[in-house]
Amino acid sequence: MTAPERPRRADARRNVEGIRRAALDVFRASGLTTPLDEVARAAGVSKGTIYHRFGSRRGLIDAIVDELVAERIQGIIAAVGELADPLARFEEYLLRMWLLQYDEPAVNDVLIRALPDSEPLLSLCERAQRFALGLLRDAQRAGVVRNDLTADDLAWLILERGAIVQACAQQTREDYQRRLRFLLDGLRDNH
Amino acid sequence: MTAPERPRRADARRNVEGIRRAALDVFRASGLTTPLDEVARAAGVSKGTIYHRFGSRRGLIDAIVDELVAERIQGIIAAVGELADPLARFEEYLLRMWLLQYDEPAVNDVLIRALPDSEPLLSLCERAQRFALGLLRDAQRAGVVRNDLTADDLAWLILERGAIVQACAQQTREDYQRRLRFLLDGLRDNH
DNA sequence: TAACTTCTTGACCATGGAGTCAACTTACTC
DNA sequence: GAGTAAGTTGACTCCATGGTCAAGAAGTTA
Repeated sequence: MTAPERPRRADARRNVEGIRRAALDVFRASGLTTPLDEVARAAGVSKGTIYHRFGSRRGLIDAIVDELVAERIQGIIAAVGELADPLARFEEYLLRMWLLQYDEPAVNDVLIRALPDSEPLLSLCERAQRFALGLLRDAQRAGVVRNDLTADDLAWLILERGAIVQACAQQTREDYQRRLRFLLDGLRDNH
Repeated sequence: MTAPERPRRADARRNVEGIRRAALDVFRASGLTTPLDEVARAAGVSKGTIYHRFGSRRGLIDAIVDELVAERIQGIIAAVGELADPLARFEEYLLRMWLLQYDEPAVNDVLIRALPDSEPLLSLCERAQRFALGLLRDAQRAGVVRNDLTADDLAWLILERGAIVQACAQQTREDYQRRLRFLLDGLRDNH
């Protein structure tokens, strides 16, 4: 029922794309709470343009969150899907998620609380959560992961890691990863 | 060489004490970053008085940090000192520190980074760290804690927990504690 | 190229917190 | 019960950030 719209002007199209790319860069580097002025500067436009095109900070984030996060998480799900051993699948999933959180701190802004109702992201999180639940169940059936670990625990373990990465950015990737091992070992079933 | 100072006026003494108490309450409840206006309101004075008496937010924090944190940590050291079994000592120390962090979120503001050069606190942290190092070494000698765990790791595990508590305040104490068990189990030596 | 519409700009407003200070109040001293 | 020094106040400045909008710039069309 909507009238056929005239295509956007060339400069508008150019700017939208430029803002998207700038936002990806800036948000990746400094998180989703970076002032929009910085995004504007990086894109070579004024702040007003961002608001005009995307409505709000939130609108901008919604517009790029997919490219920022979704692909990486889908990549993890795919990679883990290739593995056969239940324990390896379970541990590899967690490990890769945790490392993603280290490598792309913006992921944590997304996971922790910023976007309660971003539709595409929400469904992705649900998918990831279902996937994780499957991994957990298989690993527990195989007797390699402790039985008192719940799906909620799993979600928390990932959220927690986000908080850690944000607050303790100084640790090297090596140390970070080595310490993840402690936790993974604690999740195994070794009576 | 300083001239003998006249004692402070009664209202000043009263206010200093009132501000201290109010700051303890407010900071305990809402963390060290709470606006000073709230402390002022709780103390029944104006913000200016706080600045006049304590110089800055930092000065106020320095003035109460001991009562806010030091006693609790000393209590933990003392309590753990009573125990005999190396594993119990090691785990009880961590567990109590972690629970303290849950029960008193202000502790985390202190630990994480707020006060690089608060003298009494610094020495306390060193004392706690030395104490923890002893626990770790004993536990490792007894073969009950994994050998690749370092003193730095220990410090990090505590800092990390601070970040978690701040970011994920919604979890119940029960869940929080249950999840601590996962990590503790991962620190044991079970080849 | 002129008219028209879309788009962009940057100055502007609002919010909230840190910290300051001149004017006012109050406790102490004699 | 003055007089005076010490103490308190709250309105003020400053700064950072989110978000808005009237005026002007620029692409599009005929």
